[in-house]
Amino acid sequence: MKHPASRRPTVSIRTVAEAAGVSTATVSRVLSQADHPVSDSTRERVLEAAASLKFRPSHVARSLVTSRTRTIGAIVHDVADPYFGEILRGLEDTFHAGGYQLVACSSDRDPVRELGYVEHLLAQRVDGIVFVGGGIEDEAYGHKLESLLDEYRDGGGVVVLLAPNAYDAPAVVSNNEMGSVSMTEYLIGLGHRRIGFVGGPSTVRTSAVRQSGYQSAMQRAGLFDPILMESGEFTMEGGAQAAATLLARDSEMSAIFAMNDIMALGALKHLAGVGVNVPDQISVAGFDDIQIAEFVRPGLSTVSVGTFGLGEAGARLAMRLLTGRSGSTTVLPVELVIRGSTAPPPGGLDRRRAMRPGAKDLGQGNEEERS
Amino acid sequence: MKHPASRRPTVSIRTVAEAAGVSTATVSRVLSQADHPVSDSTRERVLEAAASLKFRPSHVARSLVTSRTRTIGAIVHDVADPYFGEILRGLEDTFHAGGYQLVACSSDRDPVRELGYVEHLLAQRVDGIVFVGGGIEDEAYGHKLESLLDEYRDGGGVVVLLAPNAYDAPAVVSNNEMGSVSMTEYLIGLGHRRIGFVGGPSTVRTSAVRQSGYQSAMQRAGLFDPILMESGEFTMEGGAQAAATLLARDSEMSAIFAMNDIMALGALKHLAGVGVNVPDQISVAGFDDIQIAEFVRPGLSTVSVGTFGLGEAGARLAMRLLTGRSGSTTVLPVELVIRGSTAPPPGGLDRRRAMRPGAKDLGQGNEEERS
DNA sequence: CTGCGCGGGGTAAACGTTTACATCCTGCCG
DNA sequence: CGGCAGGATGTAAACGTTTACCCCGCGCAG
Repeated sequence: MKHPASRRPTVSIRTVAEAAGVSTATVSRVLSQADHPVSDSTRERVLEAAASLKFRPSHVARSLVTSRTRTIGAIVHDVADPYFGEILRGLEDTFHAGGYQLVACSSDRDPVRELGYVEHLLAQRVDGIVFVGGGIEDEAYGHKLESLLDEYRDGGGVVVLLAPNAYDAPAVVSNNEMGSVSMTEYLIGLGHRRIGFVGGPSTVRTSAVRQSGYQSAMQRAGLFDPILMESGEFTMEGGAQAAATLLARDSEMSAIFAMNDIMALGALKHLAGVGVNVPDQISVAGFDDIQIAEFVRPGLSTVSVGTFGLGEAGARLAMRLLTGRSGSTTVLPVELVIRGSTAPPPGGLDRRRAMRPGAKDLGQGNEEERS
Repeated sequence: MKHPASRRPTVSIRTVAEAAGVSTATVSRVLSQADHPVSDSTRERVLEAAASLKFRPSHVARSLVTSRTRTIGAIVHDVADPYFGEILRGLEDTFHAGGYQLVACSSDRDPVRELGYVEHLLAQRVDGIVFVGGGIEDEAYGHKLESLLDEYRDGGGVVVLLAPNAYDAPAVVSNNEMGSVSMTEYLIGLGHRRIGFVGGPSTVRTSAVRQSGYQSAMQRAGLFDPILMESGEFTMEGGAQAAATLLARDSEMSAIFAMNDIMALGALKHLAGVGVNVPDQISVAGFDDIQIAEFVRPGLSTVSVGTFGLGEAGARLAMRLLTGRSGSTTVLPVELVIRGSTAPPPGGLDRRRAMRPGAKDLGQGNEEERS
C-alpha cells in the first residue's frame, strides 16, 4: 500500500481545472467560494473533479497572494503550566471557530527566547500575536520588542495583550490589583495580622502588580512589613521554597498569600510536609483559580480570573481587530473564591467581618458584549 | 509614530537586491546561507542592505517553493489538561531547537473535530503530525483518518504517534500495559482484594489498554469482578463521579486505581468530601505522574510515564523521520511512584510483600540513544 | 434596432522566494 | 597558449493560488 519512493505528482488547481475542462480561475472561484457567479453545472463538475483527485488547496500558496495566513501566534510563559493551558484552550476554541489556527510558544520568561519567537512569528506572517503571559521587565529587551511590534503593526499585524505589559496595545486583563487587594483584605478581616506574600520573579509585571495590591492593602491596615514578602520561581517548587523561607523568618505568620495558584500549591505541600495544619495553623490563598485549585485538600481559596473566559475574550478582541473593527482594552472582573484553605488565625480574634464563604463578585471593569 | 493607513510597501528580496546592487539570487544565497559561494564583499553589502531595510524573509514564499513549512501539528485531547501540556512542552522545546514550529490542536476527543484539524493541517502543508492523545475508536472516523493519513504520508508527510492508536505509524509510547499491571499487583501486594478501576471513555484506546492491564492482573490473582470497574469523563469531575459510583456499589472496596492522575485527583476530592480517609480507609492510585501529583495531600501514588521525556522522544523521532533517516516504534519504560495515597487496607492483613516505597524502575522497552 | 447590464467564463499578472542553468572571469595545468 | 575548472554572479522559471481585466452572448429597455 505504501510506495515510499512514489511521491505522486502534487495535484494543483491546474490539474483540477484540466480534469473539469475549465480554467484555473473558475476552479478557484468555486473552491474559495468567491462571490463571482458560476453556473451550477460548472460548479458541479469542478467539485466532482476536485473530490475525485483528492485536491487539497494549499494554504501556503493562498497566503502568499492574499497575504493573510489565518494563523495567530500565542506567547505564553509555559504551556505546561495549567494557567496558560487553560487560557490557551479558550483562545484556541474561539479562534478555531473563527477559522484561525493557533500556534503556541513557551517563552519560559526568557527575553531572548521570547524575542526569538516573535521574530519567527513575524517571518511566518501570522495575522496576529497574543501575549498571554505578563511582560518581562528588561531594558534592552523592551526596546527591541517595541520596535519589532511597532514594525509588525505598521505592516497590518494585530497585537493583543492578556496580561500587564510595558508595551502598549489593546488588552484584556483581569483586575489583578483589585483581586489582590480583596484577598488581602479578606485575610485581614479574618483576623490575620502577619500575612506573608509569595511573589514570582520581580521581572514579571503581573507579579509586580499583584504584589502592589497586597502591599497597599497591608499598608492601609497598618500591617505592612517588607519582611513578610518573598519571591521564587513560578513553580510549585518555587512556592514551596518561598513558603519555607517565610516560615523560618517569621514565627507569627498566620497566613500566606501566593501570587498564583501554582505557587500556593507548593506552599501547601511544604506546610503539610513540615506538619503545619492548613488552615488551622496557617491559612493559604492563591490567585487565578486554575481547575486543580478546587480539587486539592483543603480546597484552595483563591481569586478567580476565569482563565478560559480570558482566552475567549482575548481571541474575540483579536478577531475584531483583524476584521478592521476597533476594540479597546477591557478589564475583566475577578471573583474571590473561598474554599477550605483559609480560616481565622489560631486563637485569633475572629472579627466576623461578614464575609460569607462562597463567591463574591468584585465587579468593575465591564465585560464587553458578545459579538 | 503609528500611521494606521500607511501600510508601507512590503520590502521583499527584490528591494534588498536593488539596494545592494545585486540580483535576487545573490540575496537569497546570502540570506538562506546556501552553500553557493558568494564573495565576502558582496555578502557584506547584502547583509547591510537587508538590515537597514529591516528585511524579513517570508516563510510562506519560501515554503511555497521548497514545499517544506518547518511546521509540525500536534493533536492532543485538551491543552488545558496538564498531561498534554507537559508533553507539548517536551515536543515544543525539542522541535524548536531543531528549527520547527509547533501548532497545537485540541480534539476534545471528538472524531469530527479531530478530522477537521487533520484536514486543516494537511491544507497547511505541515511537515509532520504528532498524535499525542490516544486514538479514538470509531468506525467511520477510523477509515477516514486512515485514508487521509495514508494520502499525507504518500505525499511525504511524517506521522508520529505518542499513544496507542488503531492507525499504524512510528510511535513512542510508554508501557501502559505493564504500568497498569504493576500498579495493580502492587495494590494486591499491599493486601487489597477489592480494587476499583476508574477508566475513561471506552472509545479512547489508551484507556482500554490500561484497563486490560488491570483486568489481567486482577484475573491472575483471582480477584477480578466487573462490578469494580467504572468509567467517566477524562476530567477531575469524571473521576469524582466514577469514584462515587464505585463507592456506592461496593462497600468493601479498599482501593481505587484510576487510569490517569486527573481522574485520580477527582476521586481523591470526592473521598475527602464524603469523609473517607486516604489512604487509611481507601487507597488511591493514578497514572501518568503529572507534576501536580506530587503536590497534593496525600501525595498521589502513580505510574510515571515521564511526560516531558515522552514529548522529547516523540519530537526526536519525528525529526529523524523528517531528515530521511529511519526510526521505529519505541516503548518507554514506566516507573511506579509510591507516595502517600496508597497503604495496606484497613485492618487488612498486610502481607509485607517486600515492596519498598519509592521508585521502582520497570525496565523493558529500550529507550533509544540520543541523536 | 441599438446599447447596456450582467451572468458566466478565460487570461495572465501578481505574491516572494529558491534554484537550475547560463555566463563571465581568472588562474593554472599541460 | 589553449582549455578547463571553479568562483562569483545573473536570468528566469518554477511553486500554487487569487484576482484585476477582458471577452462573449443574451435579454431587455429605450
